[in-house]
Amino acid sequence: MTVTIRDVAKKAGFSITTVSRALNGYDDVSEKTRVKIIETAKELNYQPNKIAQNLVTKKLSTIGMFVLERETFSHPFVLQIISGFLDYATQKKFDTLLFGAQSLIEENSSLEQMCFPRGVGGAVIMGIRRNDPILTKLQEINFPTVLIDNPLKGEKATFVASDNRLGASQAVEHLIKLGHKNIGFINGHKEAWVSIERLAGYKKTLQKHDLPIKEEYIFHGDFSKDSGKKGAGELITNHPETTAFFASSDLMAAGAMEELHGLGYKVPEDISIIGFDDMEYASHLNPPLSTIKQDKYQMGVEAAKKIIAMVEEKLDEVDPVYLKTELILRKSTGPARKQTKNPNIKDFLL
Amino acid sequence: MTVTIRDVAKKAGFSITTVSRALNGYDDVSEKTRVKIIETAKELNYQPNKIAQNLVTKKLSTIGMFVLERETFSHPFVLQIISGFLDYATQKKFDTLLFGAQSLIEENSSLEQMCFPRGVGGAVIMGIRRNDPILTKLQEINFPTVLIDNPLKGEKATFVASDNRLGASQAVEHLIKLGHKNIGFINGHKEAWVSIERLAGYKKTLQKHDLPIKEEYIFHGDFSKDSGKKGAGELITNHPETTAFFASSDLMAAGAMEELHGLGYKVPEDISIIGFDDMEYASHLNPPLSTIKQDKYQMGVEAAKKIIAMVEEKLDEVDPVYLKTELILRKSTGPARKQTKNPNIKDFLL
DNA sequence: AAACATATCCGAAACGTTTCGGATATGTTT
DNA sequence: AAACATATCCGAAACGTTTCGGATATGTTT
Repeated sequence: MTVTIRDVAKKAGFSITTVSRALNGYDDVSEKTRVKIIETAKELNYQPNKIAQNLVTKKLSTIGMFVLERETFSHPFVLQIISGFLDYATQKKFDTLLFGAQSLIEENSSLEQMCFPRGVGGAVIMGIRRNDPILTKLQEINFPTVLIDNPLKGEKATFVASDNRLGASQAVEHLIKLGHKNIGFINGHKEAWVSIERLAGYKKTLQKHDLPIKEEYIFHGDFSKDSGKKGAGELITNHPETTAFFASSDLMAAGAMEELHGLGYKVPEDISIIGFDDMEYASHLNPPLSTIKQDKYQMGVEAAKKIIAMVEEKLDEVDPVYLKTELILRKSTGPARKQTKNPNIKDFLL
Repeated sequence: MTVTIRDVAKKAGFSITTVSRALNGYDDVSEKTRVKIIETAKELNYQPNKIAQNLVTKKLSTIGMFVLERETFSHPFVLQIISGFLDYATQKKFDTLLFGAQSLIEENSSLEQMCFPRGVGGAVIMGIRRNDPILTKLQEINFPTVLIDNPLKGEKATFVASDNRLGASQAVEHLIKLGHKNIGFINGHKEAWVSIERLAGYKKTLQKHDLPIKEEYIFHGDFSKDSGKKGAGELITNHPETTAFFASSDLMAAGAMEELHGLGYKVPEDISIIGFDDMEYASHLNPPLSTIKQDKYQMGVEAAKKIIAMVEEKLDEVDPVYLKTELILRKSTGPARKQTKNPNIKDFLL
């Protein structure tokens, strides 16, 4: 059915060896026969069978992309990472095989057990949790791996992530410049490494400006909108002196804003809110959300660069990549109000 | 390095033929040797090389997922489709190879030229435009294909989509029940088949209720937020008698709402807005957006079902799939106001 | 002219499987 | 006891490539 190297050999009048060598650019074939072979290959629309090639050469040119947590799939984030990844990988002539959470669970098999039989030479993993047992296994096995948003050190393992400490600093720095002193922090769940990092950035920046770190200003949510609502509600009622919230995701920031509106506070007049991620909807919120942008597309291309370098045995390429974050100013942050306000009282005063 | 069938044959003391037949469940191997072989296979952690298997059996068990338009990648939509697709495909032991827009462009090769050499037996295509030349080619070639949101008929080609006419009907029907008679329609670009379908649903429903179809109430946007703003602005200024807008995407609805707020209109008191898609951010808008939900996850599993059936030569499976849409009621739609309002006048009257 | 070097080509083995067509051993029928 | 049937196993070929180790032809050196 499909045309093989044998067909072009027969048509061109040479051995399959010569056809192979001509097509692969070896120099022990005369120019005349090379052009003849290339011509007839085109004529027959010959496409080398990658499977057969792979079987004999063992050059692995496909990498596996594992999207682990089911909920990760609802995060538009992922798509942009994949987009960046694909662009770089296809340019480098690498294929990418996509695996969902189930693939590992159903066949109760390990990463390598998924990869080896399929000829995939390296893995990119996203949506993994900090305490996932797979992580310790990954360090032991000697398989090229790059994690997204999760630290991993190993002979053939590394990671790419946003510089989450920097991002948190940018957010808090911005609030401090606006005059805020009592800044609440609505963090994500502790299973995420990014939560640890952002917390560190938050604390460091407060210290830098000689502001006290109050554990009671820190709410531990789970990145969901609901936990944003809960966090904002608890913080503002228990600590009415707070004038600004830094949320560890745009989604939690959206929840926080909704809750505060419900309680009668105005954003940013009464309280400022800044998020993290810069999701598309951040600019659709009312008011549009100031936030810290992560360059998701670039995360994808960096991950692709890393994993491809590692598959190609460039072992000096295992340093992790930290991507710069960026402060995006919109309308949800403003100058700190002068004193504690109870919006219910405010209504009567007007 | 990795363990092959030869290793288990040697260890178990049988030929590779017998090992293969034992592992594949043939009945010409005694129970005793079967268990022995299976045991040692487990012991050695033997995983059959799928590449070699594929080479000899020609059973294709990977399918290609093509995400064509670059902008498609910014659409969270896609991720949920992929999620559904992956879940079903891995359950059926199919692999999925992901291709971005570039893959087809860079190598200026056709779909089959991407698929054949990689042993992919079928393709799922999303993000394609109605007039893409690839479509006519797809009808000619005899390769299993399912399109998403784009009609295609062929011996081995079919498609899955939401029932966009139904969705448009549900939206317009809902508005009519609320008493709206002058309903503007902010549609997507004409290159999208869904735009055609939704327009048909819009018109049909108006007719059904003996309401006039006015072409001047129809704005042709491009699914972007900006075109939503533009559409709402033009419609409300040129046709102030309109009391409700149906937008062909949540994003355009968000733009429309923003524009109307800017012009001083209140949603839904002055004007009702209903969207299409039910994106995550729809519920974060202010007011939360009423919309028509598409079941994107299910689109993915239906696409997987179709393509796998086709790859497995079940040729009676080429009927297209239309998925039911669902009316999601939130706060952006309400009863029609009684007469034309100019918000600027209104302010003075209060 | 003989010995050697170089340019150009090719046969066969290999990658790791599956499967066709037997081969052997044992049991069953006559 | 001979002929046959059945259960169980295996050798070799094949899938479509690449590549090792030559082979042949031609040109160059002495």
